[in-house]
Amino acid sequence: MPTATLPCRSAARAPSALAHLGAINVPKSCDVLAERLQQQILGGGYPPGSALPTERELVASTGLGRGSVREALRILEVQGLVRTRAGRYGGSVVSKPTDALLAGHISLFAKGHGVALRALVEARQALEPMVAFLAARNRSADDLAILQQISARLDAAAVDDVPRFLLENANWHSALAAASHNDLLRAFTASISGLMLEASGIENFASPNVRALVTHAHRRILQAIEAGDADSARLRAERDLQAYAKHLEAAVSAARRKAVRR
Amino acid sequence: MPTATLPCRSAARAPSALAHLGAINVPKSCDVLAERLQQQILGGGYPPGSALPTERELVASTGLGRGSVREALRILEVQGLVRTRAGRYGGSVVSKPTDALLAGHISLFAKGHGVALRALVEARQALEPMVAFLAARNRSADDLAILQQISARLDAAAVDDVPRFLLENANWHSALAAASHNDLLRAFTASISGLMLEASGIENFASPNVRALVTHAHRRILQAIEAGDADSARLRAERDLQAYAKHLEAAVSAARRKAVRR
DNA sequence: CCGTGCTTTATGGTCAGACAATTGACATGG
DNA sequence: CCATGTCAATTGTCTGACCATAAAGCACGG
Repeated sequence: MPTATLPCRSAARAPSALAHLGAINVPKSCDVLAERLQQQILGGGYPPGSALPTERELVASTGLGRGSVREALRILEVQGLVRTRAGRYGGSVVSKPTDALLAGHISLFAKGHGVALRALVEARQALEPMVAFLAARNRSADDLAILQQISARLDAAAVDDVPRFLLENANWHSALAAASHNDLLRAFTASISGLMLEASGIENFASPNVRALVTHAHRRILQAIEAGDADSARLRAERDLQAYAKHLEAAVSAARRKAVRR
Repeated sequence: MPTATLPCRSAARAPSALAHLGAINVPKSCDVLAERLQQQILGGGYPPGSALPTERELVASTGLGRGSVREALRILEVQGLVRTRAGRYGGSVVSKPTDALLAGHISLFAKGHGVALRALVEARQALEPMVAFLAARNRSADDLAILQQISARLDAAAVDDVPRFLLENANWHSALAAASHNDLLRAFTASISGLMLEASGIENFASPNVRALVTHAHRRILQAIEAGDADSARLRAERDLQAYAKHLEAAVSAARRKAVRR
């Protein structure tokens, strides 16, 4: 049977018009199910808080095995679209991805790519001026109160409690971003704050000088935000971050000289 | 039996020193395995490109069932840490999260939270000036060539091919971010470009005026980057985006008036 | 000598069934 | 009224089996 097909095949292999089919992709069943559920969720078919069908209902309605259904639900869980609970009246409930979840994915990306501390600072330099600007314009009274509380704790810890200082510093940046009332900027900023908090534990970059610089800078920005002076808040964030970046670069190069001398 | 325990129990229920145990969390087996594998990967135990043990090896070494092992691997896959292939000599290979994957998670976050177009523009306003600054400083010859190519295609499409224009516009922003040589800013920018591309398909915001504005702005920024003038690139990006934001706000309020009149 | 197609085989992909663990509602009893 | 036990539905987990896939190796024929 296959003897006569040889010339036909070699002809078909020529780079003819039909050659550009691209790499054909065979999706897994759980991926298909996950994508369809995702579309239904995003399309409003399952608003946040509503319950998805149970696993066995999905098994019945899709014809797939329970393992595949579970893997699909697990995908949605990692994407932050559902939360699953065991027990009677349990099941999968639609939810919105949290800041922490997105921060986790951003953190994995950064760690996987070996993003340098310098790149984090650059990202903060990009985000924070706009965040400060928006915070001054959009802050609520609650936002301001929280920011003032954190600022007070930051000042108190700046004297001698370095770990506490670093933690409150991260909180300060996150609270500022929350006051901007821009969900995307808030999530980005929170991720970067978390990454820098982790990094500062290793790099040990928090001399008394830097701590004084930071508390002073934050106080100045907070004042502008209290006054509702958006342009001033933006400018101050810009300048303070530039100063901070310079300090950091100096500290890094100093550490490098020290390492070379060894 | 339980009769005598009543006073004892009520005493134990008082808010005493042992009351603060917090909500106890029973992790699922696949979550535990996923986390441990994640730590090994990030810790360097499995460098990118290396192969994880096969599913059945993991079953043998962990004592878990194959379903749990598969769910753990699926988690890692959604996180972008492994890629899995079927067939002999297949299995799970460690990889780095791609820009597209992170963009997908950011997109889910944005859609889930109903992030407004205005918020996207604000995020771009935050990122792009710094991106342009860094691109002018760090661009390679290849980066510049790609940017010039896209710019040419953008100009060509600006006349009458609106979909092509929008696509090349998104490409332009992504290429600019790539030239900055900051992985985080690149991924953020690519996500936002993708989201705005999607949004512009719906909002239909690309009048001939705006297209001319955009091409002109991009040309000016590109010139600064060619010259290696970082400060100028930053300033131009800042001003152009402000103009763009104003145009957009005008268009949005016009559309709102139109909707009210109906 | 090549190359072409078949076989081999280790691997992921999928399903079915069973049981354990969990958890909220409900009934029961003091 | 409150504590307690019971129940039922649901997720969590394991086992075992079989299918689909894909790369290596081999046999055959040019």
